Amino acid sequence: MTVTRSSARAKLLDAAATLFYRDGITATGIDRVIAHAGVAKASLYNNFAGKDELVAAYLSVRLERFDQTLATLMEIADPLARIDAFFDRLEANAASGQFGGCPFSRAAVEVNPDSPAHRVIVEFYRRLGSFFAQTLGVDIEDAGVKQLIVCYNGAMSSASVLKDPSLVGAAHDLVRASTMRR
Amino acid sequence: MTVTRSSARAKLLDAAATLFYRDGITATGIDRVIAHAGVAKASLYNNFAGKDELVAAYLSVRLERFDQTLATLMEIADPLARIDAFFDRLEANAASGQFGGCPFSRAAVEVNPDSPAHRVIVEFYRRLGSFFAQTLGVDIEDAGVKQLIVCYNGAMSSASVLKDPSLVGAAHDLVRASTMRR
DNA sequence: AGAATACTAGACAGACCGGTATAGTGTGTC
DNA sequence: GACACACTATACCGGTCTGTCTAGTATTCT
Repeated sequence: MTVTRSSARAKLLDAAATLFYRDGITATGIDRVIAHAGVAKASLYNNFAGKDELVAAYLSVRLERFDQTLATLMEIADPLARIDAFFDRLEANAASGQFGGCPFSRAAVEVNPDSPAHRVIVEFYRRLGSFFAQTLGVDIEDAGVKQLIVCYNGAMSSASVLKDPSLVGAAHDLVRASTMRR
Repeated sequence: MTVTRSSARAKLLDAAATLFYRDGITATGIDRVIAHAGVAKASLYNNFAGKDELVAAYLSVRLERFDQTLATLMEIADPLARIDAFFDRLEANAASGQFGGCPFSRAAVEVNPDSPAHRVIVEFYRRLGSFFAQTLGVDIEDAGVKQLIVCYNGAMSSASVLKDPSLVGAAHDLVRASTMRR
């Protein structure tokens, strides 16, 4: 059965998601991950080549979930309503207890630029930009897309560093002022 | 003589500024700092209580320089022109080779919340908000101030993570659209 | 039943971490 | 000339890091 087969892997990914996001990647040691997962050390190295691969896998799971969110949002036909819904979700996330900013930009300052995790981060931003471009009906290099990316990153980093969810609302206001103008 | 007196301290702060900003704080060990500074290990612990204090001192130097920049900008009487000049400087910095985003927000994800360095980070954001509030002629809790902070953080983090200085320009566009509107 | 396989438990290695201690050197001041 | 002092150089400590290895257990497929 595949259920039991990779239960250790699933437990590790759960623990990694919690600890890497909450405490940071470098600050979270292997031993703490396996302790939180309730799993033996060998199970980690049987399922992943090393810590780098675990980090990459953790971000890949996040990316997959993000993709599903985008797919849901794509069902909203009106472009402005879709972008509004995107930032509404951000506001809801920021208000939740465990909010700590964008997991990808947080990871970006911790991982090596040539690690497998870094490629997941790049891929995240590619898809984010692509979503905005598709919604605005413009090229991915368009200034409007860049403005939306700035608003996203600004919202996430501001709200997490200053521990003030209302900054996501400020970013949303900015988006309305900007997208209205085009 | 005071010149020779604190030459080791100055060399350490120079090395810390370069390495902490370029490679990250946790990734940069004490040994690498003293090697880059060309200084003995004991000199570090004679001048600073420990790594935490060195990190705080590094950020304090940055904060001091930032204060001088703000003081210069305050000479510009027109509020909108002053904010324009602020983002013009950001664009110039982002275009320079060693750009790696906001040193304070980068440090924020690496340092302990109750470390001396963290207080410097908080102080930076307090002064940034105060500068914006003063320029707009509003309270520091005003929505306009929050929007400007979002633009600043968005510009810095986007440009550094995506290695694309043009995102600072996008943030500047956003600012123009926003401050015009008020 | 028996082979394959994922798992647990934990000792261990080697590197590196922040920080301390020791011993000695150069320089300026009184 | 003697003292104070900031400095250099280096050995060392305890702890923690990632990763390896050994040995034994449970489960599942055939």
